[in-house]
Amino acid sequence: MKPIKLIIADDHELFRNGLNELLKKYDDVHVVALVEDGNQLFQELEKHKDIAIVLLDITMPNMDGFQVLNKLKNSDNNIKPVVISMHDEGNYIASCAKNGAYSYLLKNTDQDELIKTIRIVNDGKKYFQPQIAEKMINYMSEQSVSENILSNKEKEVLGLISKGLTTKEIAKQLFVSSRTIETHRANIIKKLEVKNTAELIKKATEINLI
Amino acid sequence: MKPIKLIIADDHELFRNGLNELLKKYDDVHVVALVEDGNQLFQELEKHKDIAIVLLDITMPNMDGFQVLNKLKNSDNNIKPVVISMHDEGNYIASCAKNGAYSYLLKNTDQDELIKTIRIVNDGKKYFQPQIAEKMINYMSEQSVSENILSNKEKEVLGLISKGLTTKEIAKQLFVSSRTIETHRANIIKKLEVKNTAELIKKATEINLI
DNA sequence: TCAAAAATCAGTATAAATACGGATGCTATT
DNA sequence: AATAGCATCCGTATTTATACTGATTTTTGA
Repeated sequence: MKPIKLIIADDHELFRNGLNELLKKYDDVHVVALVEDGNQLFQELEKHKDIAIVLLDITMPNMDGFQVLNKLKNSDNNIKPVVISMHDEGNYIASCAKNGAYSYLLKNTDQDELIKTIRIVNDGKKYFQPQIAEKMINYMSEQSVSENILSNKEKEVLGLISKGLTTKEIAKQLFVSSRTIETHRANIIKKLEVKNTAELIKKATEINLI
Repeated sequence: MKPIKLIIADDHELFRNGLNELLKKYDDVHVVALVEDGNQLFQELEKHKDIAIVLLDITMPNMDGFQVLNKLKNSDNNIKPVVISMHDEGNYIASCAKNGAYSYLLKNTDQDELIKTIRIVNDGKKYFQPQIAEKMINYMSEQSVSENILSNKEKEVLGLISKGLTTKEIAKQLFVSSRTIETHRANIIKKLEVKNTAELIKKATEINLI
């Protein structure tokens, strides 16, 4: 039986090397390369055409995990990305799933789950742990709505509000009447279901609108 | 020569075990125990009285790294804590240094730096990499001002403002006059050097005040 | 214990935000 | 062609927030 060839992509050297050491215990897994960002990953993927799995961190310099997922999705290959992240937030998980991740593991996962996931994914099946899937579903049903709800102009106004500009100043800067900005502000507040500007800014930062 | 006895405290099992594997290469280092939070750490420290170094993560459940540093500082021992964190923010670094950390490493440090640090710290010397020390200094001169500048009452009011409550509502809730809350709000705005409530909430979230 | 900081309250005035109401031209989708 | 959403604008009125100056009591820390 051929070993499962995989590459580890993580900008934390200690984690990367540590994971490598851990995986040496398993005969059916062969770590082909260790890289610290997406660019290096694709260089390695050029060299090795038989990679089955990429263990992928999200937060990396240069080309991060999201970009890697996107590029993998839009190219012809059968590499199965497994995200290993420390963020258990719904938006991270959902974004990864949407962009083709075969699994999403937290860095506090135990070794058994890791090797189990690698083996399942290697068979071409996606595998998300129940608690991860739940976070994703919760996110889908709540947050994603408000992310796409604002028009471009409204997002622009929101950004200026958060910089401390008043309605009048924003109107001047955007060459429109104050009334227009007031309407925008009112619409934004209504859409995000908040009471006033203070709560608006808080909610907007929470859902990464600004 | 006796090996350097150390304990690894990190809630991420993969990282913890990986680090353990890495350190097995070095004959002068002996990993006595792996723990996932501060409580377990102190249980182990009870059992082993000759621990020289603790490799300590900041973000852990139950008892986190900061609490561990504090407890170690206030007890009689010569355990030298080395923080290994993924946050390269000045406030984290400064807090650790202030609470007795002998070093502060990032998780993307290479193995050579890690073992070098362990050996230096084992000799009783503190060691902070130049870029870490620089971050800390920058923080000292800038951020710490705004972090510690708010009084408890002001922080409480700030929290309520961010929930969308008006001055009047806050006053009612805290059983004081609206004037008081207005003064608080004005003082908070002045202290954080922002123009209005919108910018205030943004800055407050940026520096993790709310 | 003495000084500094924090928490409390006040007057007056202006600026800004919010809540109602309503309107028009434009664009994209059905 | 019609509907819906978006961006733009307006009036009136009320509520909130901000600016300025000033004060007292309590708490805290050196």
